[in-house]
Amino acid sequence: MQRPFLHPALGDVTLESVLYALADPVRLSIVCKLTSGNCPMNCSSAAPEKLPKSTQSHHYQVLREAGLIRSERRGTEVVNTLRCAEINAKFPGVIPAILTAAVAAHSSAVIADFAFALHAREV
Amino acid sequence: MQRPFLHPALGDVTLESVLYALADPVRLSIVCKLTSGNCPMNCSSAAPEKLPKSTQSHHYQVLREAGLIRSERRGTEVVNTLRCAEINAKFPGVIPAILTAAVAAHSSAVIADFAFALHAREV
DNA sequence: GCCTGTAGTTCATGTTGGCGGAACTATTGA
DNA sequence: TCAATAGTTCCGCCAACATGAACTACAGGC
Repeated sequence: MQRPFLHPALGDVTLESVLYALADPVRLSIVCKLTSGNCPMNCSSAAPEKLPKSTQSHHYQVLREAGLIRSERRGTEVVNTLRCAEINAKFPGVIPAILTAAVAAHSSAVIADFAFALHAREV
Repeated sequence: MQRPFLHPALGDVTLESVLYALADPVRLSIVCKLTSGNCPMNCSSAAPEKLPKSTQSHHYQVLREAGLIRSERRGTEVVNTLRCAEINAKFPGVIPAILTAAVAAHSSAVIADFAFALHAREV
């Protein structure tokens, strides 16, 4: 856990990598959860239950390298925050449209309350 | 070339598969080209040059199975049309936002004139 | 300090999936 | 009938993904 996290600069974030990161149901649910959570969350609480830790770690790495989340170490934990505002500045409307569609498509309880968060705040 | 093309019903189209299909730069450029072309195009004219035919065929298959395009045989050719209207009905705003971002991101000549088409017509 | 628990990462491995060359099919036109 | 055109299918190679096992790092109690 020594080596620092690498976050791409906004200029290096590509639309393709963002779409690729969100094309996986696990990663999409993580992003939805982070959005609805409204505050930084550690890895295991934002990921689906029963997912092996190594797989979680892999998914967070993909999200991080795509520029979608920012990760920081807090003691033994890693807290993750969305970089929605930045991404939205570069690709206007893409993230909100995808997350709204995700909410509509899967009406799971987990994602459901995200709808309120989406309309309450600007994503 | 005997077997018919399989197009998923709108109900079977998932957000993940749409995002996955658009996460590839080749497929994204094909969709942009089809949008700017404004009319059905055969496979080779919508795909980037110098791409092996087998790879083209693969990419069209992915787009077709994701529900993004509809393919029909016309003699020796296969003409492809976008299913944007249908997808947009199911996932409102997703496709326009992605295509707009794609145009802004890559300002290639090929995709450039898509911007006019986008604003001239409703996507 | 030392042990234990917690939170993630890294490594190694089996499995899956994409790319592309070669061969094939179907249609058109001479 | 022959050649050209437009794609598809088959197959091998390589890269990527998921996951179990081992490891690292920090926090708290003794």
